[in-house]
Amino acid sequence: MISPLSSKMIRFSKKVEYALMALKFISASNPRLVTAREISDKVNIPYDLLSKILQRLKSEKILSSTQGTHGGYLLASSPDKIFLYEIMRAIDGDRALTECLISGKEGECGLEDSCSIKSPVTKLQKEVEELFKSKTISDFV
Amino acid sequence: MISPLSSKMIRFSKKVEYALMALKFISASNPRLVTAREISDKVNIPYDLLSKILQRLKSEKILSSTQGTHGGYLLASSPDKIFLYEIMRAIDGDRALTECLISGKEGECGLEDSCSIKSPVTKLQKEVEELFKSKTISDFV
DNA sequence: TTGAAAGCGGACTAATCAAGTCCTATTTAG
DNA sequence: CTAAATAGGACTTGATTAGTCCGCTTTCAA
Repeated sequence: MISPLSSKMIRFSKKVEYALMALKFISASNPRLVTAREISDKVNIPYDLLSKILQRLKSEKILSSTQGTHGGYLLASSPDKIFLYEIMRAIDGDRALTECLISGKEGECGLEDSCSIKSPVTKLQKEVEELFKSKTISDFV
Repeated sequence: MISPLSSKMIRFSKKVEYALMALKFISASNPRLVTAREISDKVNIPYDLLSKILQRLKSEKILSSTQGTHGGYLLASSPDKIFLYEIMRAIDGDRALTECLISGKEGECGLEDSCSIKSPVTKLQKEVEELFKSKTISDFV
């Protein structure tokens, strides 16, 4: 929150952090409908930013929402069916250890064929993904 | 290299990418002394940047160097003893999934005790670290 | 039927950081 | 003593993240 000179790589974005905290809160409040305002207050996340995050999670079918006066959010499925990998993907988009491993962006490296580390990094990438696919919201309780 | 609008999180920094390529090159040239210039040319890495990286790897005892006219770099130990984790640490410094998991920066979050996800993220952090500790330069050949 | 409370969402700003550059030592072989 | 190499500080730039602002739509209830 205050954190000035942060560190490096292999980090959750703040958005993902916030998403995890919010999802945990929503999960814990189940089956009550929870508003962005409430989460923002209780968990101490900037309201506008949180709103965007929740909307994103909604549009990616991780949350369901109801609009209007007594609206709010609910988990769209049970906590043990919501995978960290999907959350990260929903919020930060496709990601990989290197640019060239993201599908659709393969041609942009310049090294490509001559790239000496592509194949081993691909393997590592898979392992990292597996790790994130193995975690669900219920692991964060 | 060209890569304009890149993606997100869970990425190697370019520096780490370059380090891996350079280390692989040096490893493959063993026991010949290799210069930064040669690596820069052959592997297509900006010379100045590469120099810094190699110097860093040297100061972290991953490489050994000799200065002067016929100077250059060598692996400081055998490829299977040089761990990815150490390389990343040498170049990007301490890193973790969240700010608050980096030792010495624990107090900067503002949530801290009330933080709802710290303990599960800590566990995940360990798993990621294990993954990076399990890889060595020899895996990148 | 209207106003307040909620979600929806685009556009913008500010701060941070990675990537890359530049410049000047220092070391050493020939 | 000069050229080729490592060593390393300081700086610039551009991209990306984090956060803000503003207006719209939906829904409920007085």
